[in-house]
Amino acid sequence: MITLTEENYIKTIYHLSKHGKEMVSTNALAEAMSTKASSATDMVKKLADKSYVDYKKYQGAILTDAGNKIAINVIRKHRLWEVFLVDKLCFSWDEVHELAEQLEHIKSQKLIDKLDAFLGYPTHDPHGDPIPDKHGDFTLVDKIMLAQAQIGETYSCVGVNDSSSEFLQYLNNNKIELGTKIEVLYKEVFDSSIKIKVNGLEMTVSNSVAQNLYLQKV
Amino acid sequence: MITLTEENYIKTIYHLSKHGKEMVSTNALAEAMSTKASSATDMVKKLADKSYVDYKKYQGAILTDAGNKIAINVIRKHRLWEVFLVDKLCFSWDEVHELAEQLEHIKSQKLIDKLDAFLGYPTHDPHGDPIPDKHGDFTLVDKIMLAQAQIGETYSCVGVNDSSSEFLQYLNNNKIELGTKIEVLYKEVFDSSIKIKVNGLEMTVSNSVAQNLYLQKV
DNA sequence: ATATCTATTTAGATTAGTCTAAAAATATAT
DNA sequence: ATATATTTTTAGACTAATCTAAATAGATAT
Repeated sequence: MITLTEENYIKTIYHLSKHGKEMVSTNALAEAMSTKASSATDMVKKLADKSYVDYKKYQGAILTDAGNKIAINVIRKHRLWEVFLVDKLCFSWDEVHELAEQLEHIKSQKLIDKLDAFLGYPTHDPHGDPIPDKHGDFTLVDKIMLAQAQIGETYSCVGVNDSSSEFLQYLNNNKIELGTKIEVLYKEVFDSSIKIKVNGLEMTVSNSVAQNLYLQKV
Repeated sequence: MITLTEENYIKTIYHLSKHGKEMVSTNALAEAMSTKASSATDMVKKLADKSYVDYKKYQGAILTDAGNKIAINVIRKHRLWEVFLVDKLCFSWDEVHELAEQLEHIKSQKLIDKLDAFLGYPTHDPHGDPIPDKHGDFTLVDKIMLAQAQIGETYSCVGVNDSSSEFLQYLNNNKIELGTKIEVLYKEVFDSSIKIKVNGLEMTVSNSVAQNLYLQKV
């Protein structure tokens, strides 16, 4: 049996390793889990004992196929619950992450499959992230960060990197949501801020914003 | 902060004390929690420290107002999730108890109020039990057990005592659900079994069944 | 009223997850 | 290449919830 804490560590290793392909250091893991490196080391050893990660002392950990499967299933649950909260219970996209962190640990394959059907088999969550299907398959959108966008081009907003409520509320305040069209007007060399046109209005966004907003060419 | 385990003990004390009005012995509590008496003693002491129960050594424990409020809120969440699972996700009434045991611990007042609204403010769960409103208020139906029913009278099924999937599946197999009309024909003195007429068909139910089916006069 | 039985509590140990502080390995700098 | 700094691991301790086994309180029976 897998514990809630183990599940959270596995999910975090998955995210830190860029979809399970890179080694994750215990320090990075501890940082992401808001805990101490010694705790992360202990947990990584435990996960290695259970064959969810491959772990080499001083080198870091990487998910095994079994660990990857668990991570993807937790992510599937997280994102389906987010769709439920937004589409059915009328939460706004900046409120659902913390709630989904709780709901993602409910154990029942049948529940999640029925929820999937009830929601109409959605392919993306409210932040534009893809939802793995019941076999764990999903396609990553071919997206770029606003910071990498070309001047003069027009893009469509397809996702966010940071899904903190602070960032999402910033986007709300500026009427930017998934599907919003963004024209890139000018990049300031000094502070890497970017002037864009959104909904017919010109505005300037900081580099932090530009690093966290994903776009796709239209 | 209240832990998941504490919440479960409080809920069980509530049920064992008949809506919070009787002392509960540590042995009864341990039995209901599938644990040992020593564990129940430890937990009851801890709950007393936190002022969720009043506890006298060798006498048992009873919920305080604060404990009662927590119990009722957990029950509200449990029953609302059961309605969601049956009404929206098409689970049958015998499948939802274990799932609701998990979902009832999700912490968010806003979530449960929005779920309540989404479900249309239901007053009863799929087993006929009343759902406390957001102030904790609910009315107990004036119900009797089939075992106490009068011969010759016709009743309507309004609830179950045992909501195990075994018992609910027995009812499914015999086409008995909430609202089903039941005419009481004869009580056997020898084994306390009861002959009833349901959906035009006569059948005999054991005393165990008669002790777990709640009826109301029509 | 005393012995016996049962219910309850206490004492001490165990596990999961965490922590601090110290030790060891690796990386960096001169 | 050696010293220094950083990262990672180890050792030992702590808390929550549990257990077993022993001790104690209360109930029951003669």
